[in-house]
Amino acid sequence: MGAARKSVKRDAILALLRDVHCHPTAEWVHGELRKTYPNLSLGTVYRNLRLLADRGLIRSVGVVDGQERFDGNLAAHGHFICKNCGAVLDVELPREGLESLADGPHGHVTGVEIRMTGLCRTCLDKDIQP
Amino acid sequence: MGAARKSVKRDAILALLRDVHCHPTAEWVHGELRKTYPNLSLGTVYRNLRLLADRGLIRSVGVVDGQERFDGNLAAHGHFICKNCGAVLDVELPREGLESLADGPHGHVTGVEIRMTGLCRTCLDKDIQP
DNA sequence: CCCCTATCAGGAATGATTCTTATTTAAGGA
DNA sequence: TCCTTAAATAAGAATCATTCCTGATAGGGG
Repeated sequence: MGAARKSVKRDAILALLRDVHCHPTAEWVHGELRKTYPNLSLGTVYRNLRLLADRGLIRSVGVVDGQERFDGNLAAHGHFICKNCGAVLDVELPREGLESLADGPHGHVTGVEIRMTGLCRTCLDKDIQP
Repeated sequence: MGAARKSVKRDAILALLRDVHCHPTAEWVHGELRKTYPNLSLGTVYRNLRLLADRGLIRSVGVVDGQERFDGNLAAHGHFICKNCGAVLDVELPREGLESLADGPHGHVTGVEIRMTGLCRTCLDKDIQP
């Protein structure tokens, strides 16, 4: 028993997450992979995104505008989230201080997520800052 | 026109968030304040939590187990979220390095949120680490 | 070749959040 | 104090991302 079986769909989802530079939603992944697998169901995408995230092969960026965003890039980095358009951008993090966050007195830390919110450059150019 | 009107319910919600040490959901706030205001509606809680967060009087910790968590403590601190029981704990942050995160090349940063995930001490004592 | 189990599609169900509507209430001026 | 107006509210309906359920299919070990 034990480990999961090989799964074409799951491998495709993981490969897509790794290839892509953005931070997709389940629905986006579904729409994208439907081009290759026309009968891919949305439920399968949700199930596998959850499964991959639980295994640590991808990670969740959190919920933005009501939809969960995922990231196939496991390297240490933070995220900038635009409050106006919902864009998610990668942010380089200084090496310093990161290790100091990695373990606390509260329990066993497995992940550190740093997210910044604000207005992205594109929205700054269009809108008056709300 | 102009600024918002005084609101007994909203003031109560803000006061509760400030008094409490935990990181409540809308539903918890509703249940708690219903003891004082039996006809407080859940919609009112949602609307005012959103409004208070938009004004920066409280802040959102993000969605944990499908429900948004709020925080009345505006002082700079991070959060530790237990993957097992969903507990949210405050985490002291080192002053160093925080300012270096405060502004990036991606736009105008208004907030920095640092969240750590893992297993809290209570769950570590009970469960084998999954 | 036969089970056992994982995967999958399709569709129904769930549940947090938001929206709508009618009603109430606060605040400022007459 | 009374009136006017717009914000605030309650109640319940509506939305919509996510999960759950069911039946079907297929892979791998024995």
